[in-house]
Amino acid sequence: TPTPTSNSAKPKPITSIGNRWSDALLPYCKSPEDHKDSVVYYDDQIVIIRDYYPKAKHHYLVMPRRIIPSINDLKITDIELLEYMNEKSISYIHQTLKCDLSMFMLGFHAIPSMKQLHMHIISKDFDSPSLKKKEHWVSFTTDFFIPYPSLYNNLKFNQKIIIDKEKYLALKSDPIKCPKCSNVFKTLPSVKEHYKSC
DNA sequence: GTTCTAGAAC
DNA sequence: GTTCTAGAAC
Repeated sequence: TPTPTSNSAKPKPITSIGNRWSDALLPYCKSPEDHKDSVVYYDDQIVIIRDYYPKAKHHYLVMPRRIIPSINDLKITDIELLEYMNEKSISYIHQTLKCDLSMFMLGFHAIPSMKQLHMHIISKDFDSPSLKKKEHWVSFTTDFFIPYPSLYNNLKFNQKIIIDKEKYLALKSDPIKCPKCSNVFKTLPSVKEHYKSC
């Protein structure tokens, strides 16, 4: 049996503290001018980018320029920033996309994966090859998706965001449902195909 | 967040 | 045999 040689070592793993993938949105906020391929709008307060793995035909992320790690870090003093994010999103849909607001959802994931507060602007077709896991479906078609007005009212009423994490985690083990007719499906491809004509 | 892939489900 | 899901990734 040949003995291992010095060049048989495995590739060096990523060992830095924290998960670098979860920081991937930060550069867009820090220097939007350097990412004009993804950035579709920016000003002093916010950035709007195309989602790199769109879960529908139209999918954008709206983020503050200032670092706010997640919805759980929102303060009551951020209420005007939220209003601004909503206003600019609606303007983008109307003026740039020239689409009807009713074909979109604006909102936040109850338990986001990526750092930096981001509001989704997503069309309701959910027709995209990047939507490939049950978790994706759940995150946009159930209460896991918190519409802008709900998050706004949560912050305004409670002076901070209050999230029942257990409730949202439990959604992942519910059966796959069509959000229009509530019929249950066994697989993700089957519900996606059904949804197109429901 | 995604990729990869083993093995379950069909 | 092929489709599909779900968990590890150091």
